[in-house]
Amino acid sequence: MFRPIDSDASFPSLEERILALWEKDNAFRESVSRRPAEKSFVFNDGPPFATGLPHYGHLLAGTIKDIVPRYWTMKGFRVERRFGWDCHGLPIENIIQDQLGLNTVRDIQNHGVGNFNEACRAGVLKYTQEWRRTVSRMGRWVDFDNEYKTMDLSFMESVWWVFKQCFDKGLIYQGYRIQPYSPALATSLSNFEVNQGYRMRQDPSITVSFPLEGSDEVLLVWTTTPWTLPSNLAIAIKEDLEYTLVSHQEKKYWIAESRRLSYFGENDPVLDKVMGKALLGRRYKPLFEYAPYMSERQYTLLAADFVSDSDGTGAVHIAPSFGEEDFQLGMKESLGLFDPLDAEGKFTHLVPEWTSVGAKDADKSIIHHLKSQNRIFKHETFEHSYPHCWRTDVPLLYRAQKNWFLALDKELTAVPEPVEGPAVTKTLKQWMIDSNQQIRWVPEHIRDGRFGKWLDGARDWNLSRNRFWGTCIPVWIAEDGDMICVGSREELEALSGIHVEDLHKHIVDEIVLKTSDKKTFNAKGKSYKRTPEVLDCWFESGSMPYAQNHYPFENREVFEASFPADFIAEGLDQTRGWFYTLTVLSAALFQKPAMKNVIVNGIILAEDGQKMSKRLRNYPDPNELINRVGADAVRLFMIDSAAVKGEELKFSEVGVKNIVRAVLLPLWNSLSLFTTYANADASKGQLTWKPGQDLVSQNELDRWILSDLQSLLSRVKVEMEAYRLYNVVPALVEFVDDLTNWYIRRSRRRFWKSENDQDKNGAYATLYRILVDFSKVLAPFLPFLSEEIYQILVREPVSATTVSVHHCDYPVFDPALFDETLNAKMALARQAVNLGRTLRAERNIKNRQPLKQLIVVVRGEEQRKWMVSFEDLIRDELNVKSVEVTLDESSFVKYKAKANFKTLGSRLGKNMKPVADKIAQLGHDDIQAILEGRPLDLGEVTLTAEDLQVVREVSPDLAVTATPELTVALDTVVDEALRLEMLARETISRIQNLRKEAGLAVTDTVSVLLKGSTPLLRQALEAHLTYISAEVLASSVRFDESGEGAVFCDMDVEGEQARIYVVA
RNA sequence: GGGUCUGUAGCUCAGUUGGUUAGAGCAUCGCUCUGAUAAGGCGGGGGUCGGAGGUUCAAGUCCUCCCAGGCCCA
Repeated sequence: MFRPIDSDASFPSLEERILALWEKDNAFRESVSRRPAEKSFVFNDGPPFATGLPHYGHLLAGTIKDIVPRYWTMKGFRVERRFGWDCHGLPIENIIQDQLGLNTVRDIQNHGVGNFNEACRAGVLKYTQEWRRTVSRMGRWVDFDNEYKTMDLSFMESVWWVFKQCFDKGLIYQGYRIQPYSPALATSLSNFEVNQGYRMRQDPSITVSFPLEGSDEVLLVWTTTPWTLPSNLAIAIKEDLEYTLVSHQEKKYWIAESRRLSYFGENDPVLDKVMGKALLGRRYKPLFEYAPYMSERQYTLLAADFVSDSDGTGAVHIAPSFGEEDFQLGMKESLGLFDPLDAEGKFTHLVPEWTSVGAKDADKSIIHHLKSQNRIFKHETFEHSYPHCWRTDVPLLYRAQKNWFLALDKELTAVPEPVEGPAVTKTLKQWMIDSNQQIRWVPEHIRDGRFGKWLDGARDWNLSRNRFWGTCIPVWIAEDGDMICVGSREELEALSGIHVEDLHKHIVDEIVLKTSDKKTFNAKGKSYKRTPEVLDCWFESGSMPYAQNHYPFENREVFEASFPADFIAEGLDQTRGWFYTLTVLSAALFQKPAMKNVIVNGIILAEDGQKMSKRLRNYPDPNELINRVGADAVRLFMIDSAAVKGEELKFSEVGVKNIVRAVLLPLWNSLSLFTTYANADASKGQLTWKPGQDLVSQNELDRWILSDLQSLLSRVKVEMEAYRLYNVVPALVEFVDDLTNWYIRRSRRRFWKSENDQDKNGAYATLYRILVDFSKVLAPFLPFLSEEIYQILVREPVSATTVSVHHCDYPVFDPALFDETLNAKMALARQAVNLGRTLRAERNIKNRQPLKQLIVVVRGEEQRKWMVSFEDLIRDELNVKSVEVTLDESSFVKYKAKANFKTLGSRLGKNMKPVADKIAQLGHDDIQAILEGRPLDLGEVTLTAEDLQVVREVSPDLAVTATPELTVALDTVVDEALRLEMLARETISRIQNLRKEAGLAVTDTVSVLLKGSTPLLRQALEAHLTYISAEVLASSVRFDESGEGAVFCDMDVEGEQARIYVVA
């Protein structure tokens, strides 16, 4: 009837089988297409770089990206899942540069940009097959065949459209920003590259004197970059810092007072002291005269807050082209820029003395020159950490570079969502901030914390990269600076007459636009050449919602119905990455958020709390681990952790194995129990119930487990709809525990009993239903094991038309099966059993020793009825002859009381403490009186029952224990009849062990021989012979001093001995 | 340096609007049970709740400062 289960489960090989089955059934595609197209749940997948192999971080995000879509699919939604690849940018360019031995930008140009780009195109998808294998092996259902790539023509064309939208709204401008620049590579570097290159180096530290005009005074200025001095345009001082005029060797020097003694002696006379404010605006004599005259304020003293007196002189040399603070001040004061360096960081003819000398290389010679002019006051060397080019090891320059920016302070007008209303005008940044408020973040604090704060402080986005392999900035510029932004291939063709099938740099840079009228595209006017930069590849991933659909060139309805997305999930590091760029672009284009729900996962650390490191080998290889313990276990381990709410996870293989032990094995064994007994009973014709047949059992255990399942269903629904995955797994684990350690354990005999009765059918029907429904609940989390259960229980025996558990509807809460009272009853019964076990353990009375009586004291009439209905269960579970349920506990406990601070605290205030002490002193009778409804006046307050927390004190002489809900007393006297029964049970246990040892099946019949029994043991066995025979399936139990059997053991229980043989 | 998150048992983590024995799982030790289970049950040991102040009748929980770690940004 059911496929026999191998109880030695190998989950990895089971998973491989399921993968093949899914492949054969085309199960993933089916799961999508069988749901209605008009009822969609939109998931957007962030594109990874395929330049490396997937690691645990990807597996975690991938699991989240699988569970949520699977859940909503089972809830009846169509959830398309397209994989995507990030193809452009530095990661692949660097790899190709290494492969081709190209160090510098010039090398690449000499090699040919076309050749270089084609090499990138050919190499970027190198690891996609490995990705596909690992992602699929993890059980993730995602569409690889229909994947999007950021280098696709359609994708790139949509990116152009996005850019042009921004351009037309006036968001795009060209401007300068200080960037780290590698003179050897002739390019600016990303932060990531800069961070790789910090090393200690020695630099000059010089103090230069600047004579102030109209006086015989000089100002001392400290700098560590002499090469920037030819570009000096101003000097910054601090308004509220005190400056001192010192006389030294017949000259007068201005210096910050707090720095005076670092430069001058105590005895050098102080001539004057003023606040910086008094010096502002004074002109000084420049060191060099290379810079053109650009501003009134050139070569004057300016105020700046960034000036500090922690080192130097309290006066800072300003070269706006060569430093972030210099640049900011230069902008504010309109100083202009003066950059006399060429692309390779060498001085141009603008600085004749050092033309063709590299900037840093010129330091020495510049110092020498200044010394000869008598302008160096002090010359030292100092050592500091400084960024170097990660490829060439040359020190980097901080240098103003012309870039393309997206302005965040530009105003946009739109009708805000979600409320309908009049159009409003806000800056782009404000639209971003407001749309962030509409996003549900998990964990919640990201919204106003990390992400919200980042938005508040966001600066204009630098969109351009002076690189090669990327989407080109689609702006063509004429000689006179006039610009044309091109938003499609069609436009490009109209403007140039050239039709292209590729939008990469080496193609479109060849295209020159000629027109005098941008509207008519009259080809007789100026000629426009494309600006050379490519786009930041984050612009492309941020354009993904539009570009994956080739919007607006195709799929207009598809896009409009699927924006904003319902759900995305990525790691915490994407706050500044994808989350941000999605938000910027959707606010720029549509003044909306790009997504409604986001799960942010934390980073995964190795078990030792350190970063996972290939070098340290402090973590197991993902593929190897999956093949050893299975993907289901790895998935559940990761989801059952704070990593699904942005916190870090220490990955431990022990943790994964715990999941196997706590969830997978018990579940598998439940299945095994069910199929084994169902098959056995079916073949004996003792089972009238058939799989698929609905049968409502009136048995209380059955009704309880079904009701318990309903609780689980409502709990899972609440958590899944709030995207709190981390709360789901604990609920699942609890249910597994309820199912295996209570329902099945308590129901065991019902399957085992050989009579064919209604109750047995009810038990099978119930367990079947539980296993089938629970497998559906588990399906998003454990896609493999749940599928196997479904195949065995439903598809194979019932030949269901629904071939996969993942095609089923997710089980919904059924109020008809939910019985809150029953759940409370069962909880109370379990508590009584637990207390009974505690008493046995305390008194060291083993469970096989039957006892006479258990007294259960409950706190109310309703509870008494509940408990009475469970008398049989408790008797059996605790091995007692009778259970008495009563409301009177006076003979077992004495009352003590503690104050209920919750009710008394607000009433009493400062009197709380003394009253609490008085309450602790109350005697048994007082408390009983209050409990019986007679309030006690303490003076400060009148106590009623609700003001007390009753504590039950138990005499150590009695086998009694108590909780607020129950008091339980155990009669521990063992008389001879009880002792005989214990011996019988001990014997049964020995025989069962021998059966196992002999490798017998549960249904095999045996005969039992006993040799050398002591008289009491013999008496015990004879008294309970029928019972023993039934328990161990013995056709005969004989006392035979001569016989022998295949397996035997010697038994000795408290001096009662025998040798037991079991014969098959 | 700034922002943010985290800090509770040996380990991994819960801990409601502040309310009085601070919990669970794992690990460990002892006992126990077992014909579905590689398991299960009961108990013991193990805590300056990162530290210091403050608010309050009452703080793991609220406030301030500090310390340590992670991430992001400088």
